[in-house]
Amino acid sequence: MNITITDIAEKAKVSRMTVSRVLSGSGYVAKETAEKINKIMKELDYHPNLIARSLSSQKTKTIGIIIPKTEKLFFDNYLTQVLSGISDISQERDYNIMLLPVNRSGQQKTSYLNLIRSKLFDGLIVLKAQIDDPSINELVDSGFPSVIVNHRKYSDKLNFVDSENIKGTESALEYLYKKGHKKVAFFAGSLNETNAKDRLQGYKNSLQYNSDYVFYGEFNKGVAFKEADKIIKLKSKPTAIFCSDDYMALGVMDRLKENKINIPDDIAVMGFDNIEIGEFYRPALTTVKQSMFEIGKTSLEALLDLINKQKKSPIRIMVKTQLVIRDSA
Amino acid sequence: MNITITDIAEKAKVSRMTVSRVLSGSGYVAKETAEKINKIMKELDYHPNLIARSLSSQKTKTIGIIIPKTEKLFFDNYLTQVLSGISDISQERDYNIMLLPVNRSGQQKTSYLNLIRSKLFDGLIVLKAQIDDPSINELVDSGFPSVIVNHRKYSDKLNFVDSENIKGTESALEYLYKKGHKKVAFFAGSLNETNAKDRLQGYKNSLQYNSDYVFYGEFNKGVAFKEADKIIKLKSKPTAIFCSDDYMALGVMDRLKENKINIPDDIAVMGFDNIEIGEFYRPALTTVKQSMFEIGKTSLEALLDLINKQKKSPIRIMVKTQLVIRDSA
DNA sequence: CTGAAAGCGCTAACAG
DNA sequence: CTGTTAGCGCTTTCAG
Repeated sequence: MNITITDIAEKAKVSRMTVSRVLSGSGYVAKETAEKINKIMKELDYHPNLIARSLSSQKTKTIGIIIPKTEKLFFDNYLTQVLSGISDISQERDYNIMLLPVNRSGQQKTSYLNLIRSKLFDGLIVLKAQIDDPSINELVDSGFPSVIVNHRKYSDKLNFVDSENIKGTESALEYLYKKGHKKVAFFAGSLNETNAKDRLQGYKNSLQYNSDYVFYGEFNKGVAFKEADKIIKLKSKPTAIFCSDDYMALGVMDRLKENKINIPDDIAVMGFDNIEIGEFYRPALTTVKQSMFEIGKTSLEALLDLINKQKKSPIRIMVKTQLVIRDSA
Repeated sequence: MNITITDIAEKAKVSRMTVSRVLSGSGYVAKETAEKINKIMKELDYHPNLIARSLSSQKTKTIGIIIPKTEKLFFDNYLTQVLSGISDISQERDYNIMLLPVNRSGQQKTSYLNLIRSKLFDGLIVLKAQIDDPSINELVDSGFPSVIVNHRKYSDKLNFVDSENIKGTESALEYLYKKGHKKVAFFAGSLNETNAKDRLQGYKNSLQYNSDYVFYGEFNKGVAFKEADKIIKLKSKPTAIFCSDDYMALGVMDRLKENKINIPDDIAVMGFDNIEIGEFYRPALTTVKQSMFEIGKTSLEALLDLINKQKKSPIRIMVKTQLVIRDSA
């Protein structure tokens, strides 16, 4: 059998409550008693049963991270960086994190209520949320502590951390403009995410905006690779292509290279995100950096503030972006 | 208040036990009763409290993954790939995973006993374990279900999944030999990991083995970058450098390039692992691929077999490696 | 096929 | 400063 608080209490000839108090470090315990109890705990090599503690205290010190269910989860550099930030703070603040891959495709209503009711988590962070996902409203309405990452929506209680996608995109197009690119095609990402929409908005705000030059894709290299043809085959070719994320830019560049189109001389290419391989790809990718690592940190910090009632909903944080100029544009 | 099993039982006019039975799907329940209960659960939007369940059943359906505590956790492509494999299987088999960054440096004895006793996990997987880490013996002796990844040790009960590091390295050196490289420097990784030792053994087994050509580093790009000088400044220069992992190879190549040394013509460079950016780096990295994704999958599968008593300790699995020839050698 | 009793190990709230 | 009482929500075991 495992050693429990009762064993310690018996051996120390005190009540279990007293043991519990030294465990939590709160409440008054005589110094001598505490020392005796601590000694016995060490002797018996006691370690508390956290499940029991959670059941009783209604706190688990663990945060659930909701992510889309995909194979090869960690091959996504965006996720990976946000998670690194989250993990840094969780270590610092002594929380555990649990990844929760959730199937958001099929039309089976996903609901986060089961996660909330499971009592496994003190709070939830949602990554890669989709616009108008009803389960998000449900989550927000439940009042359960939660933060939505890279998702911008000004509802009453929704807490979010997002990048300045509009401004970031605008600055990219301005940069291209100054470089002499007046005809810039815009390759949109998955428009069921607010950041894809915002980036498109950034393009619409730019001097180069031309509705004929808007193409629709997904945040996905393979899809971009295929769809790139539509841009390449344009009669009036653009001199630059702005891609809504770096993976798309990579796909587009692969396709351009296959077609012996020189980057950036024939067509310049820009991305958004600043994923790791952008630096190593040839030509090295010019892009708009969003600090995914910072976003991860910020989102968990905000969530913990919420949980510990140091702040109230709605928390709304916008994180700056930054131009990273390399060789592709 | 939250809806509990008691609410359901009352409304259905049965005992809580009957509700519990339909919840678990085991034991006999009359079809009608079950239907009634199911209906009421839906009506009330009932979701079980998993903490309570775990306390009672002594099972949590979650696996702890022990990893070294570092900043920017997920920037390590090796970890990332192994974790992807683990996560794939966890989704398939309906288990949760929890990452447990553990500080293994300082001389404070780390112990996994607290993790075991916390009752939070049904099993543990250890990544990046160190040779002769006493806490590993403790873990193994405890009899708690566990699997150690990329760690080869034939003790009575230790379960491991490892790559064929010796053979892999041998084949790399054989390849270099055939390419005409008779003078090959070997750059060793962190020798407190069994796989670093094994790779060194592979070099020792090779035709090119020369103790003057062995250099010691860590599995770390920055360290390799600095240490590379020692190799570069050698009077009798090698024609190739075998690095014990890809990050080291990247560091070495950066340094060589700084010194205007042509890769592979002046000095060829090989790595081990096949991390993602190796393909995009210029010159593209020639390396020994270990299937980290597969290793992740295999290790969780083995652990679940252990937990569900489908297999017994010791489980010992060696995974094949494969030469990936690109441009750097 | 269903129920009663007991308990998993801990903490909150109150009393002293 | 310490103890008592009660209970978190579920499952196991045994009985019927």
